[in-house]
Amino acid sequence: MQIGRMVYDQIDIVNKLIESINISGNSVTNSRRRIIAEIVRKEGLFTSEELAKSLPNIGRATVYRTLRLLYEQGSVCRINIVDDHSYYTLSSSDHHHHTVCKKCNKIDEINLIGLEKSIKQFEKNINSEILSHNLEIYIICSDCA
Amino acid sequence: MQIGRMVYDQIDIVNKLIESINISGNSVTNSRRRIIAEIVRKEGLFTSEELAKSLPNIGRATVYRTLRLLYEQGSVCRINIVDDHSYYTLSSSDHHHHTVCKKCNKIDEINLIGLEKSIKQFEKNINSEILSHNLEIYIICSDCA
DNA sequence: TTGGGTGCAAACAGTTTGCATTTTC
DNA sequence: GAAAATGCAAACTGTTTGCACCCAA
Repeated sequence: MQIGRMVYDQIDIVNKLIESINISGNSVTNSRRRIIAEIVRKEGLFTSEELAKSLPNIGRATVYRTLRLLYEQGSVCRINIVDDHSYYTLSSSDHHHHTVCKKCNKIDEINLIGLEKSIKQFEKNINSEILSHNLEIYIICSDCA
Repeated sequence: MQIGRMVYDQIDIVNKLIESINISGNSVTNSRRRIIAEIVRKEGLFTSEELAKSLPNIGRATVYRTLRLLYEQGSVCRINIVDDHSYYTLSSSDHHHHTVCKKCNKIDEINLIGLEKSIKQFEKNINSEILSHNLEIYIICSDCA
């Protein structure tokens, strides 16, 4: 069931993000609404550039500023993959890790349950609070092998 | 026991890296020798910029080109940390993971033994060869807490 | 109505490229 | 002597900033 190109639960996410901007004391502007809608529509990893390109009527600076705002609020998270781009995803989506094919650069999302346990264990051993973590596994994918 | 500021086993590493340039069919030049010596002297993570700065008489381009050569040869590896810089280390140094303090950006090397096991297990489950992996844990370090 | 947000253009940082000169093999 | 590497400067890419105008609260 869709409204335009957006399904109901996507609209919920959009509303939640807009609400969080409001709560944090920032203005809910038209540009921000549109940027958020676009992020939700993407449904996965995206780069700042891709986002900016799919919103040609919004200034690049505004896209970058909004992305930073969402990042600082924790609405969006950054993933670092060794190919000179920062990727973003919605924080609301489940936490997961990534495989990156060194040949074709295809990125897949995976879930290493064992890791979460190791990290919890590690947190007990050090005297610092863990905020988040980031794991990429570099592979040659089955298509490229 | 040191020669200049360099100990014997560092000299071995330098020679090994120079040799690998030779073997791969590239020329062993003076600039490359000096860049390699500097990398070995650094003994840990460094950025391209730091490296270039500590070798002011060598052109930036040469530093970047040599770093890329070493990376492509596998002599050096890139570590991605979400702070807008690419970090490098010698591949010969033990594999380890990193904690990054979100406040002061201090980076520490750690070793999550459990993770290595999870990754090995994961490799069995997927149909792809794992080349390497990258883990950063974001924390608030004890100094900043 | 006023302070934050926008959009443009200019600035910036890190990196790469073109090219004449130098070095290695 | 030919091919590869260097160093400079210019180009390029992704991102940020300054500033006049605009709009949400």
